[in-house]
Formats: sequence, structure tokens, C-alpha cells
Amino acid sequence: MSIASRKEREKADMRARILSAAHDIFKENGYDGLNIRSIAERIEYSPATIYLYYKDKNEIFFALQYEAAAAKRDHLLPATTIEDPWERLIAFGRLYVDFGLKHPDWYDLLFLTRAPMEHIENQECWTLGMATHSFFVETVEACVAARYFKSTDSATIAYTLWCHAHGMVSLFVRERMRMYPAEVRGELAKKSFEMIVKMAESL
Amino acid sequence: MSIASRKEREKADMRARILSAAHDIFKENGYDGLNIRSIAERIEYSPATIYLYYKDKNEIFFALQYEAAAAKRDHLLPATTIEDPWERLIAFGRLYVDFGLKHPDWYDLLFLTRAPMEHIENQECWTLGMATHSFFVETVEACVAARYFKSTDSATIAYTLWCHAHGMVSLFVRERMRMYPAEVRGELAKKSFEMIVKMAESL
DNA sequence: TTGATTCACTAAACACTGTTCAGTAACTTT
DNA sequence: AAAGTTACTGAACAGTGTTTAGTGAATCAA
Repeated sequence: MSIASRKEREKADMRARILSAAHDIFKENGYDGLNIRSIAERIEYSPATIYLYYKDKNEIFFALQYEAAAAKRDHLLPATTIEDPWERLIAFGRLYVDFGLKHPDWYDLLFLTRAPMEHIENQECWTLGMATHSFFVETVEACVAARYFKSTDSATIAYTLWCHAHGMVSLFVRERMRMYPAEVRGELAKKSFEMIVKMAESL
Repeated sequence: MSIASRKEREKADMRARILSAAHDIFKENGYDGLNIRSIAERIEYSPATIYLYYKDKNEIFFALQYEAAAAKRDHLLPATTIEDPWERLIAFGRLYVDFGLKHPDWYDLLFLTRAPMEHIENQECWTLGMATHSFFVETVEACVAARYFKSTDSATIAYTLWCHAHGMVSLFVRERMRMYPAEVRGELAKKSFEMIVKMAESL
């Protein structure tokens, strides 16, 4: 038993070390600079060894996506303690955009990377992401319940607000705001956020 | 002179044939399936020949992006003839989203592909895309001039509406709407569009 | 303890990418 | 006809993800 459990521990350790190396490389060079050989080099093993612990690169991708989802959840945490649903919703949105602008790589990994989305529903990162998303939807529902909106279609309200926030971040992350000088982009995002809040107040 | 001009014509022809092959492959297999060798095979030349007509893959990418921008402009064309700025704005938005949902590959190429954005300002596709974007901004300005909004910050209004539309399309294109069953996604997009129109009316 | 078995690991390869370069054969000029 | 230019290609390089055969060490059974 002892040997078996030790081996199990060692296996888990190795997986963790691989992921940690992948994490570091990703943070340093982005997803493009992340490849099997660079991970192998960093942990001082041969590339083939990686495949004894992860089925393929996608599995590492999912694991990294989990880290990104966790980072996002942590970033949004301060909003969860706000009592008033409307204030909570605004704080949540502000933190969401803030997360995207501050950690474009993480955001990219979560929402923009073209990657093995086929069976993501079975992955832990999906569960974590869904929990965060549910919190957002529930906050909108709480606003509806508290009659902050005339509309009662909380699903559409949540989706609409999400689209706006995601649109802002992803235009920024994927560098599609080059028609605006770099200096004004932050200001524009801020103004647009305030505008969507105003717009939401009329819902 | 005759020979020189013939050669020039042949050069242009070859460039067109390469681009046409790239276009077809892109349409069939997406950007992932598009590679130099597949283009070479289709036009029945060696891969090295491609490089006599295009500096590198990026140049082909820009050329394709131009085609995507042209397809988008054509798709949006019906909106341009609408007199009333508010109606024109709504039609424009509807067609924009419609284009993205109908041609996710083109949309991806234009707004989501992580690609050589460094010097895009010097490319034709940028000019074309800017023209379309300017038309959108001008329509918002026309709405402001005609007092359709209380707010006069047309830049922020345009940006906010764009973010929402782009957010909708890109969540769809990059498959981040898996929490909603595939059947309801279209309906949700429609409802959200109507909602943002309602919200804009209150601006 | 010894011989058999399993395990962790790796070198080397394969099949793909984008890209370059030396060489060749045809076309054009003199 | 000789010289020069042009269009093209085979073969290679370097960089990806991934597989496979093999090796030496750890573990197990006797």
C-alpha cells in the first residue's frame, strides 16, 4: 500500500510540476511561446515524459484554463460580499472588465482561444467558469426580484450585459481598437461602462 | 514594353490564383486548414513558388482579410440606403450581427484571429474596414445630430453599441455560449439585440 | 538472494508546419 | 548563337505535437 500511495503522490507531483512550468512559460511568453519542448526543458525531462502525465497538449490547455478561471474568480471575489444586488452587479461588471484588461492572456485563454472546446463541459475549468457565470446571472435575477428593472427577462439582461463587457475586453485583447489612440482606450472603456450602466438603469 | 507588361499581367494573375486557392481552402477548411503546401498543391506549383509572389503567410492573411472586409461591406450595403439615421443604425447593427453569425470564419479573420496586427494600419484591409466603421460612427453622429439621443457623446455611443454586437458574435464564433442550448442561442441573440435597441432609445 | 516483471524515462523518429536556397531549364536579350 | 535573366523546384532547415522501441532501475515473487 505504502509504495502504491507514494507512487500516486509522485505522479500527482509530476503533474503539478509540469503544470507549474506550463503556467510560468505561459505567463512569460504567452500561449504562443508555450510548447511541449519548452515545458520539458524547464522541468529537466525529455518531451516524451510529458505524455506520461498528460494525454496531449489539450489536457494541459484545460488545466491552464482552470487556473485562469480560478484567477478570474479570485479577482471577482470582492463583489460577492456586496449586499445590494445592483451595486453588486456594477462591481462585478467593473471587476470583470478590469480582469480582462489587466490579464489579457488569462482572458484570452478563457474566452478567445480557439481550442478544444468540444468536450469542455466535462472539464473542471468549465464547472468553475459556470459557477462564476451563475453568480452573475443570479445577481441579475436578484436585481429583477428587487425591481431594479422594469424588464423581468433576467436571462436576456444578463446576456446583454455580458456581451457588452466581453466585447470591450476582447476588442482590446485582440488588438482591434487601433482606430483609437492607445492613450484614449482606457478612458473610452470607462465611459462605455458608465454608459451601459445608465442604459441598464432604464431597463 | 509588350513583354514587360505581359509579365506584369502574369505576375498579377499568379497572385490572384494563389489568393483564390487560399480563399477556397479557407472556405472549405477554415484558417487552420490553410497552409502554404495546401495552396501550392491546389494551384499545382511547389510551395517555394508561393514565396515568389507573397512575402510570407502574413501577406496572404492580409489579402484574405481584405476579402473578408469586402464581404462584410457588401453584407452591410443594404443599410446604407436607409434615410432615417436611427432606422439605418438599427439595420446596420442587425446586418452586422447577421454577418457574423452567417460567416463566422470571415468574422473570425477580421476580429478574432490572433495574427500580425502590428502593421495592419498600412494594409488595404484596414482602410476598407475603417471605411465601414466610419460609416457606422457617422450614422451614430447623424442620430445625435437629429436628437435621437439625449447624450451627445457619439464616440462612446458608437463604441458601446459595437462592443455589444461584437461581444454577441464573438461569444458565438468562439463557442463560449455552451451554457445555453444550441437551439436557444439564436433567439437569445435576437432578444438581446432588441434589448440593446430599447436601451439605446433611452440614451 | 535471485530471477522475473513492471515502471519511469528517453533517444530517435514521424508527420506536420513556415521558410530558404542552390540549382535548373526555359525565356529574353544581345 | 552566346550571354543573361527569369520562373520554378527539390531538398533542406528549424520548429511544432506526438509515438515508439528500447533501457536501466525499482519492485515483486520464489
